[in-house]
Amino acid sequence: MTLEEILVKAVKEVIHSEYGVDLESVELQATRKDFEGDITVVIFPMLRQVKGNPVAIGAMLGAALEEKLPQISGHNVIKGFLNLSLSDTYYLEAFHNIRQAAAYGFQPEGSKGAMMVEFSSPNTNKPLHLGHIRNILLGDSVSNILEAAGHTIYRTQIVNDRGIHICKSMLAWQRFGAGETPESSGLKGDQLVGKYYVAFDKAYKQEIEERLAAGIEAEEAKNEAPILKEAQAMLRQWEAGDPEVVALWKKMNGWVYQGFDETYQKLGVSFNKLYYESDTYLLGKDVVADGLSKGVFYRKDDGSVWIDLTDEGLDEKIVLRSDGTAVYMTQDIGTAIQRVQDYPDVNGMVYTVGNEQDYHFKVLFLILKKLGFHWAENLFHLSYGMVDLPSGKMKSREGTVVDADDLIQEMTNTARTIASELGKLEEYSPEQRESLYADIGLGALKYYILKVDPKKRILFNPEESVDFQGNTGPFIQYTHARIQSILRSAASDYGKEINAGEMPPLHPKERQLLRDLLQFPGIVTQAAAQYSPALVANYLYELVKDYNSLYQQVSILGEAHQEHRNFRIQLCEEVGKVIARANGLLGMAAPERM
RNA sequence: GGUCGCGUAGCUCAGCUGGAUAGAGCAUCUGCCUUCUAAGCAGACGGUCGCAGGUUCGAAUCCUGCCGCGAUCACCA
Repeated sequence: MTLEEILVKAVKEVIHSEYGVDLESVELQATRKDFEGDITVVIFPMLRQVKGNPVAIGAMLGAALEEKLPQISGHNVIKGFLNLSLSDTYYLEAFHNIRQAAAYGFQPEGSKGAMMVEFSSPNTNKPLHLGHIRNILLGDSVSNILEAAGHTIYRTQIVNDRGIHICKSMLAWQRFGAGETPESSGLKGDQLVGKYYVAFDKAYKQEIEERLAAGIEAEEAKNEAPILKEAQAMLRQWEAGDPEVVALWKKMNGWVYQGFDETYQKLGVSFNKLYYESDTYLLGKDVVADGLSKGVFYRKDDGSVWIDLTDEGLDEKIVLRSDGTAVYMTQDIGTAIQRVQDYPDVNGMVYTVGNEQDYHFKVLFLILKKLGFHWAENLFHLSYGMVDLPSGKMKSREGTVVDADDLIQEMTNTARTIASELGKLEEYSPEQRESLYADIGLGALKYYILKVDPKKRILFNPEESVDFQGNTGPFIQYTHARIQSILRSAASDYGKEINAGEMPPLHPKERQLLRDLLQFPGIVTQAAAQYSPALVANYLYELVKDYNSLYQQVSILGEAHQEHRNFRIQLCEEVGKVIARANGLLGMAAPERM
C-alpha cells in the first residue's frame, strides 16, 4: 500500500468510529510550501457527510492519525486543512525502497502491451524546419514516456514521398539544375531538393506575373500556368509508372532521405519502421468496399462513397472519389489496418500531427470504430499547436522558415561560447567538448520545446533565441553535472545502507527532495496517460531547483556526522539518477561535467 | 457563419480531475564565489487569472454568454 492509500483508509476508519459515517472519498494534497507539514487532508469535503466545525474535526482527526500511524509525527490544523508531518523513519524507509528499485519510476518493460507512435512524417520536397522539430521531439518523447510506463513502442512515420510537391522540385531541378547533385554542390540532399522547390515557386510566380500582364484573368493565370501544368503532367506520368520520371523521383527522394537521416541522427531519434505514401496511397479501398457491404458507408449516385457522421455532430465525409480513387482518409484507414497487420501485438496508436488536422483524426478514429476494430478504442491524436514566428507562419516556399539543421547548429554554437567563457572543461579533449556542446545545445532546444503544453502554439523569436539560464535544459543538465562532481569526490564507501537509528533529524530541504523523488513514478504514469512531456519537464525543474537550494544551504561532503554524510551523498546520487532518467524521457543528455 | 483550441506578471510559461495568501523563469534592482561546479543560491519589484453572469461553504480551475487570437469546415494532403 502506498502512503496515500494507508492515509485514506485510516481517515475513513477514524471518521467512521467517531461519527458513524462512511466517507465517500478523502481529499489529500501536498502541503503548500509555506505551511508546516508534508501532506494535507482537506476537511471541507467531509462537511457534506459529517456535521461540525472543520477545525475541530481536523484537530480530532490529526490527533487520532498521529496516534494510529507510525508514519505521522505531527500535525496542525489551519482553517479546514489538516497538515500532517511525516516521520523521518517513514522518509528513510521510503528512500531505502527507492535505492532498491531496479529502475525507479519506470514500469517493467513490456508490461503494458504494444503501441505504435507516428511522428515526423515529412513531405520529401524540402528540408525539415522548426515545425517538424516540435513534431519530432514530441513524438519521440511521448514514445519514451510510454515505454517508461511499460508499453512496447514502435516508432513510425508515414513519409509523404509522392504528389505534386515533389514533382515541382523534380521539374525545377530538370529545368534549372544543370545536373547538380549533393556531391557536386556539397549541399545536404534535402536542402538541395528544397532549393529547387523554391526555384519552382519563383518561376511559377513569374509566369503568373507575365500572364497577368498579358491580360489573362487572375484565376486562369494561376491555374493554367505552363510550369504548373507541366508539374501536374509529371505527376500523371509518375502515377502511370513512366520509367524516366520514376527514376528521377527515386534519385531525388534518395537525396532527401540522406539529408533527413542526418538530421534525425543529430536530434538523436530513430524509427522502427517507415511507411511511404507511394506504397500506401492505394490502401484502404477494399476496406471501403467491405464497409459498404456492412452499411457503414453509402454510395452516392455519382459513384462516390461517403460516411454519414451527422449523428455524431460531424458532417458527411467522402471516403472514395467518384472515379474510385482513394482520398487521404481512405489511405489513412488502410494504413492503420496495415500497421496492425504488420505488428499484430499493437493495440493502440498515437498520431503526432498538428492541430490543423484535429477534425480529420476525429473522423478517422470514428470510422475505424464503426468498422469494428477493437484497437480503434485506443487511438490518440497527439495534437499540437503550430510554431509561429513574430512575422507569422513559416513558409518553405517563401524561405521564411527556421531551418532545423541551422537551429541545431546555432544551439551548439551558443553552448560552445558559454562553455568557453566559463572554462571548466580543461580535462576534456576537443572531441569530448564538441560532443558535450551538442548535448547542451540540444538539451536547451528540446527542453524549450517540450516544456510547453503541446496544445499551445509556440511563438519562436529567432532574435531572442533560446535561453541557457533559469528554467532551461542546460540548468537541469548543469545540476546533474554538479551532482556527478560530488560523487566523483566522495569516498567510495558512502553507499552502505543508512541506519535510521544513527541519523540526526532530516533537514527540511532533504525532506523536500525526498518528497520530490517519491513523486517521480506518479509523474511518469501521469505523463503517459496524458501524452505530455511537459509534465516531466515541469517536474524536473522543481526537482532541480530544490536540489540546488539544498546544495547551497548545507555541506554534503563536509558534513561531519558520518551517517548523515553518507545519506546526503546517496540522496545526491538518487536525485542524479532521476534527473538522468527524466532527461532521457525528454531525449536530453545528462552530462558528467559542464 | 458552424465546430474545435487557446487567452494567467512587461515577455515566456506552470497551476486547470474545484480548496489555504495565484507560482516559476527572463527582464529590472539588492546581496552571496579563500568552503562540494555562480549555466547557481537568497531576496525585492511586478497580477481586475480576457470580460460578464451562474453553480458551490469555496472558482484561474466547472457551466453559459460575449470579446480577442488561431485552426478547421475540399471528390487537397
